[in-house]
Amino acid sequence: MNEEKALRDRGIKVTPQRIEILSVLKNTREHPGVDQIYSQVKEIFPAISLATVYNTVELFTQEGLIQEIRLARGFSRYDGSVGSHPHITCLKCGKVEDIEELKVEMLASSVEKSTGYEVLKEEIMYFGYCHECKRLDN
Amino acid sequence: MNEEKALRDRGIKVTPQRIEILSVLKNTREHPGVDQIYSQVKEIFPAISLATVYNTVELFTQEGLIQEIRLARGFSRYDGSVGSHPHITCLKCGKVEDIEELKVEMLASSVEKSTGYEVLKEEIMYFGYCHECKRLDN
DNA sequence: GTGGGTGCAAATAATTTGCATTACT
DNA sequence: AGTAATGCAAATTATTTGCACCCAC
Repeated sequence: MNEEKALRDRGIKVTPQRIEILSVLKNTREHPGVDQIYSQVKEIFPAISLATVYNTVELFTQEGLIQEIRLARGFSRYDGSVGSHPHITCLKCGKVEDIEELKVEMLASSVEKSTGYEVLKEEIMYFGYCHECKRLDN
Repeated sequence: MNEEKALRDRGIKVTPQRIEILSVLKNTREHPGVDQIYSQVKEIFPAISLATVYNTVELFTQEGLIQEIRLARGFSRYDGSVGSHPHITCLKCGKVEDIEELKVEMLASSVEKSTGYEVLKEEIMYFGYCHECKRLDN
């Protein structure tokens, strides 16, 4: 869509690789990791390097274009939807899903009041077994 | 106190290193990382190795004796208080605190209902600036 | 034209693992 | 005695960085 505009609006230099990485993230609900982004972008830019993907998702995260979801130690995934919302991940199949239904807006201000912190960011993550994986026993 | 009993009750082999590591975690509110646990235990067992600390906190986490708090990529801290409760960390000084006041028990069951997952674990983490660090401008 | 981005390979850093030795039950 | 834990050092793995070349502005 307008990934190029999103970059230009923030004064980020526009490159085809960046447009493609942003596009991948904006057009999936899969919450891909760096490897998955890399594989997908590679189909269009076979020469792209993993380092570029790492650098780019880091830049986009700083700029608030995407958000990082930190799963188990040593593995992050990325979400093109940037509003703060909880996530849930299946401990068996590894899938990550958004939880739209859970309203948590009021929690942050309650936290500010009770802790005296200025709150900038929240991460609400649930871990369990998804419907599919529950069915297959365990 | 009764760290030895806590280990024995779970059928975990009791060693002085394990008692000491558990004791460190049960007697602080600092949410120390592996390095901090290592330094502190080293005062009593100068020969202890980092690997032992890593292995032990992993074991204790599995056994539910402590809980892991995953901060930025590549850094975990540990909490001797094992009930599920939110945490808040200061982006400037790195301190981690418990948020006792925030009641989140009802959220998990609401998540189970809306997602169809069987929820086993939750992580609720806030990031911001603590009272101290806010005062020093920036 | 110039500064910043990309691709490559080497470097980093937290964590883990293999193995010989030592300690718990 | 037998099994499992410890300490050490080497291995692992996600991520990062240095650098030469190329591209967007």
